[in-house]
Amino acid sequence: MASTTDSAGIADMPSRLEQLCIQKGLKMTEQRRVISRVLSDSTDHPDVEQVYRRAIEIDPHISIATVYRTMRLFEEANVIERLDFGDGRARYEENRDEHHHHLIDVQSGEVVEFTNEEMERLKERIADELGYELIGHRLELYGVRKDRAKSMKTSFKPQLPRTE
Amino acid sequence: MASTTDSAGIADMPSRLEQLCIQKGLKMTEQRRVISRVLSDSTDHPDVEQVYRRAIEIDPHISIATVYRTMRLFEEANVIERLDFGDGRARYEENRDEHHHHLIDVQSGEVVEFTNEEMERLKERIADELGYELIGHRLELYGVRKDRAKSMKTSFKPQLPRTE
DNA sequence: ATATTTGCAAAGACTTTGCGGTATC
DNA sequence: GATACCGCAAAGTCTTTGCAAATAT
Repeated sequence: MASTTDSAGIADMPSRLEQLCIQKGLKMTEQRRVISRVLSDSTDHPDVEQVYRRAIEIDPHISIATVYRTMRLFEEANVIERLDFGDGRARYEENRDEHHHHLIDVQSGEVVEFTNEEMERLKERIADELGYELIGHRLELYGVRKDRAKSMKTSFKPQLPRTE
Repeated sequence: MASTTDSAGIADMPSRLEQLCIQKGLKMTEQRRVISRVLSDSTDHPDVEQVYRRAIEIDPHISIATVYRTMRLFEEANVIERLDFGDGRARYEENRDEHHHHLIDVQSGEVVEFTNEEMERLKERIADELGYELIGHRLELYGVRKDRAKSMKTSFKPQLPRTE
């Protein structure tokens, strides 16, 4: 009943993200607290609209402009990461800086995270061989589950179904 | 003077892209011919605005709406590829389907193309191990030239200078 | 107490689209 | 000559921003 993951009684305990923000010296408004909580509680990769909708469920006193401003602030403070899955809008995830990539299921929109050390080394090596120091990268794989893959391999265009 | 790459005397010779379009049965208007030529002649990765500006230099009778429509058409016909370097707009390149990736110099905006077989195999293997059939992918590296790299490695945000 | 932040609504960047006229096959 | 295309301008989507009121440290 009183476990540490009980979400009912601890609504006022700071989320991991809020703690990070405090550490970084960000001024913590109610809106930022709520948005921090939403992001810390999310296991998916919500866009701004989704963060907004989840936030106003907790506290309706939040405008979408504030969500946009907060996402940018958090991103610049390096506590969240902005993702781009090829559809028009930005997606976000809490920065757990354990460096992973995404495989997007183009049929369901589901996102599978993965890490791969070989990939990390390879990227560094490629950049190095080209005479560059690697300071960033973006990698996404798009796939279909093997069990239901027929012959979609012809000229794929990343395009996700709209969810939620 | 009369070499095969002389661009003065062969203004009416179909560009590689135009030939491709004809092969695919696309109706070839003057606008599409001009845009094909612009894309075939480009060695960089222009956005729509740039394609538009280059096109109206050849023939002012082209609207930017047509450029947008044509880029989409060409992309769907798989004769060009749409790229996304993380700034807001789409970039394009002629589809030479020799499968390459891009390393973007974040200081100059310059784009270096590279291919890497090991990377190709690794991506397939990762997808496979996750139970997916790979049908698409996006990979970009962002870097600074080693000679002028100081200590930019802290929390990089892809952001290109506006060129042209 | 003061500098920041917020909400609102307007504007900005990029892209798409409806419609009447035009050109291609 | 029918169908598809084009130019224009309006609208759509995602995101940013100016300003006055509200809030955090």
